[in-house]
Amino acid sequence: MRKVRVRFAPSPTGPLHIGGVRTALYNYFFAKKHGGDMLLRIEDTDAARFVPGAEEYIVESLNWLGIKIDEGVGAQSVGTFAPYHQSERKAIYRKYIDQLLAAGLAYIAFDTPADLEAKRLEIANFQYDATTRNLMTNSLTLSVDEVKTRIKSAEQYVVRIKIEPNLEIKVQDLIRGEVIFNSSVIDDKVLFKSSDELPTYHLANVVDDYLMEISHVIRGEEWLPSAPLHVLLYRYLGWTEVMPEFAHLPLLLKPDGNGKLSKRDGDRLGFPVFPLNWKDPKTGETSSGYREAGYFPEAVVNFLSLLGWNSGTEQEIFSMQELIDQFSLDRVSKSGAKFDYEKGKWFNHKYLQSKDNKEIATIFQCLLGEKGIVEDTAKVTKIVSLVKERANFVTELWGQSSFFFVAPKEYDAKTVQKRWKTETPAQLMELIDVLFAIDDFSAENTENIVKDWIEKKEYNLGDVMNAFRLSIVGEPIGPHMFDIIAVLGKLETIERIQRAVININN
RNA sequence: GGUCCAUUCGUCUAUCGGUUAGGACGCCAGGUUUUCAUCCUGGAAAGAGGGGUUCGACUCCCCUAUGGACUACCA
Repeated sequence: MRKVRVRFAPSPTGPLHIGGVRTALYNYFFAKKHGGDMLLRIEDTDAARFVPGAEEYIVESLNWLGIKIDEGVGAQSVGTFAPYHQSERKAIYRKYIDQLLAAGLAYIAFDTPADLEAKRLEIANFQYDATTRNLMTNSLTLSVDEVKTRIKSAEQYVVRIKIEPNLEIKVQDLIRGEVIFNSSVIDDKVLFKSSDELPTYHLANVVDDYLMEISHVIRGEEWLPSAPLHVLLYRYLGWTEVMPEFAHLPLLLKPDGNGKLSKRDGDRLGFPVFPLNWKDPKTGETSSGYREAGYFPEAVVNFLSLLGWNSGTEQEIFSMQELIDQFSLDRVSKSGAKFDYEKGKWFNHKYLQSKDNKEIATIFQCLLGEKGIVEDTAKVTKIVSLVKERANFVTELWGQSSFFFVAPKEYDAKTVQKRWKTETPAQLMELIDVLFAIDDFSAENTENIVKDWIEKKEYNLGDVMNAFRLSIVGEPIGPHMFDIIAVLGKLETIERIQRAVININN
């Protein structure tokens, strides 16, 4: 088997879509599993759709996710097949266009967009192919001299592939098996346009994959219909022997209804469809990303990996290395996968629980800083350890722990009604005395003493504790009470109880 | 319209001719608990339809239906 070399070849037309992320991931797993290379090539053959910043966004996204590029754009060392931007490879493509032209496997066409539009109106289901090309304005219908003069007078033209009709073209797909197409259904695709001296995707990707010695083309299912064209191109160029193997991945579908997951679905349903936040430089429109939404890259990687692939075991949580070790194209499913955001949250929850408290505390400190709260790492770490199990995201930690940092300003009305009884103030005043007398304010010690007191006085445990919680937290939420007051300290605890007794009237 | 791809619980999926069709998310119930969560236990929940092939089909074949992708001088 030849050296595995795969490429991720996005177009810099905007932020990297989450479906693209999964494609990149599968390419990466496959490459690393087989000790191969992962290349990043930028397919910028359409200047009109170029969006500034998109390329940087793509590189940063892959970086964030932990996908390491071995070669090409964003790689440590550039690589031997540079350049990796298609816009910088004009001369290379021109050479192969000329080869195709000389061999009579492609031809020059002068039809303007308006001409084509007219033809489509004139002929139902018009397709530029063997049955119609002799009706058009091209080097097959014009004399050699006429073609020459037109080119000389700077008339715009395109080069089209001359598809031989009625051939059976077999595409071997690693996921779907053999897929057979009849060449007659393929149109004479534009390979090159004189207007910008650039090829279109079809020619460029074949030429580059060949020159860059790509062994496997792993891409989305939307490319399956054009795969026979690519196979034909390899044949026309004489590269059949080294043609890469193909694998067409199932699509990522929208959670409700059907169809490809799109940017709009994210906006509509309230979840990100991009790895990172993005602001469109032209429209100023912003899109949210997983990173900023509080996701760990490992969780996103894990979640996405299982949308269309499974290990065959009942394992759900996978590290990047496990994914690489266990990945196999023949365990990729054939049908599209609906995007289940709820499960995505669960993955993040799992990763949050398994993370080191101190590491989470560091991230949480940044969020606290934005609120003007500065606390030392040890204390924040302790708080994180107490509340993280009830959160899916670091960003949810504040909602679970704000009372550690800020005393309650008001008390949840429903809880007051339910838990604040006539005897409560007196009991809490007693509690203050009990707590005041304690020197060792550790959770274990305060719990023993307070519970002994409740028992001795024959108070109702629930009554006292719930009122206690209301005084300290202001709401019926939070971890073990004695853990909370151990963090708050004696003084703050007593002050909060006093304040509650003064302020709560029921 | 044409071509191609697909079709197991609501969702992601296991099953590669013989299983009580398994797991996970979500949902529901119960338990733990001073609250809310977490957690634990349990539950409901699936082979699109019709023909074949076979002793036996979720699994193989065909048809139908449904869904999707593609059908640009975009990728």
